[in-house]
Amino acid sequence: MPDTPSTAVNPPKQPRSRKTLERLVNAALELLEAKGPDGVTVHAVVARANSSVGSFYARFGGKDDLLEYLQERVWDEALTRWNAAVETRAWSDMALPAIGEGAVGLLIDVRRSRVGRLQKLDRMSGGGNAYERFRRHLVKSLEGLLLDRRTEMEHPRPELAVRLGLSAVMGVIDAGLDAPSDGEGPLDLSREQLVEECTDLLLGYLGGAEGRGKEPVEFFDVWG
Amino acid sequence: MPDTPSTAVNPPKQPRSRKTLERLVNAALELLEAKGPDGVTVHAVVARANSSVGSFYARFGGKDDLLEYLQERVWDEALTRWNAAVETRAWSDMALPAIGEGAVGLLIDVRRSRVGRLQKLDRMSGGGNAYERFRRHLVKSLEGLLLDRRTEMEHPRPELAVRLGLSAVMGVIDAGLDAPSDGEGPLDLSREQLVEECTDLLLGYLGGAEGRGKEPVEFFDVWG
DNA sequence: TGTACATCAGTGAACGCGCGTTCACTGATGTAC
DNA sequence: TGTACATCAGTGAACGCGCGTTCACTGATGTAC
Repeated sequence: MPDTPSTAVNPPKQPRSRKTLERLVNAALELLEAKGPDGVTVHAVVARANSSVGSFYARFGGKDDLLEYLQERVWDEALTRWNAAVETRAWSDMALPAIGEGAVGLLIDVRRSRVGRLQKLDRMSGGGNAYERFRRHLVKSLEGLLLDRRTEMEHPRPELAVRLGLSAVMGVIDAGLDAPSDGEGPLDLSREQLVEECTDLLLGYLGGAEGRGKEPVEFFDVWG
Repeated sequence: MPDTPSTAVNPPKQPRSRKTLERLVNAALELLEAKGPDGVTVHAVVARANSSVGSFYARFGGKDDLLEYLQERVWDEALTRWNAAVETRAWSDMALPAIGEGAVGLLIDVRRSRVGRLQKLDRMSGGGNAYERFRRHLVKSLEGLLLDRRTEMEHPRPELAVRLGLSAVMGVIDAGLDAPSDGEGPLDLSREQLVEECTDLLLGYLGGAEGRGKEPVEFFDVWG
């Protein structure tokens, strides 16, 4: 999928090396998933990709370049899917409560599917902050949608409230998904329950819950 | 301060080696702070402590034991201070809004002072989860206090609401402190503003904000 | 008080292992004439 | 079509560095008589 040129990779000039590059990248991501950041060594990557160290260094100037390239790939993919998911829905037709519920649903889904990989990638390269940047992007793209309905909010500072409210929702989602069934009380919520609680929380804080309907909203699953 | 025996350390038997151990531990924590997890090598630690590798291995069976010992120390200290801070206040005299505000204040302060170190320690030892465990301890100890006022809550499931509400507050605190002045809008809040917004959020969700007074609460600063 | 001995504490050179990286070499693909 | 050549792609042994760890040794402290 990536025709994106990257400074991190020496571009392949034959289909053969193109495939090798693909195998290397996939192997690295699989190792990251299976063994964590420390499991991604050059030797392990080339072994899993049925390649060789020489081939690796024909593509990448060094391990750092691989990391940079992975960051780009994962980041671009997450961003593309997020934007697609956001644009799928007709926000301008919605009132504040529906927008709130939609935003919460998107955050839950993206958290479930994309965030772990970014976090691990960050941990691999020391100064990585892609996870934090991605979170901020999420907030920013939802901010605009919510603020279009600022007149429906009672909070005196809608900009502040939207940002803090979305951060709050993320905190709930993290807690609700990190500890699914930990023997401590009723924390394993269904997606629907989680959506409902988060939406109540958000709208209650923004101050615009009065007109909240009860029909659940359907989602396209764009997260593979 | 620690008379706590630990399986991780070979107990010193003379004051001299006792001091050496202390220097080693402090050096390790300083390096963690200054250079991050990767900066904490055995050689770097003993150099900074004006000690030697031999002395190190006289105390610890290996680097893992140092990590384990650090975890214990940091964890115990954080826990002690947290418990002291919680017990300082007369919760049983407070109504729900005051308890909520107090809880929020405690979370902000502990986050400011103690959480970073735990996070870095986790990152150092691969499977570390002290940070998450600590967060859960915080929630649990505040849960009880808030649930003593469950009759003042309107939320139909107080146990669930308290837990999610506290997680939400933590999300806000994380966001509010991680990106203090990032050129994007009014996110650099004073402690007082942050307390107020978080308290509003929490009480609004629990459903018990009606009786909320306006006198700010004073804190003992037990966080050094 | 002095001497002998045992244990505790400290030192730093040296070792081995895993990792990232290099390099001399072989094979595949494409182009010129 | 065949041959010569250049470039791309791939291989894996070998190297060097940093790290955790070991070990033979010296010095300090405490105890017995």
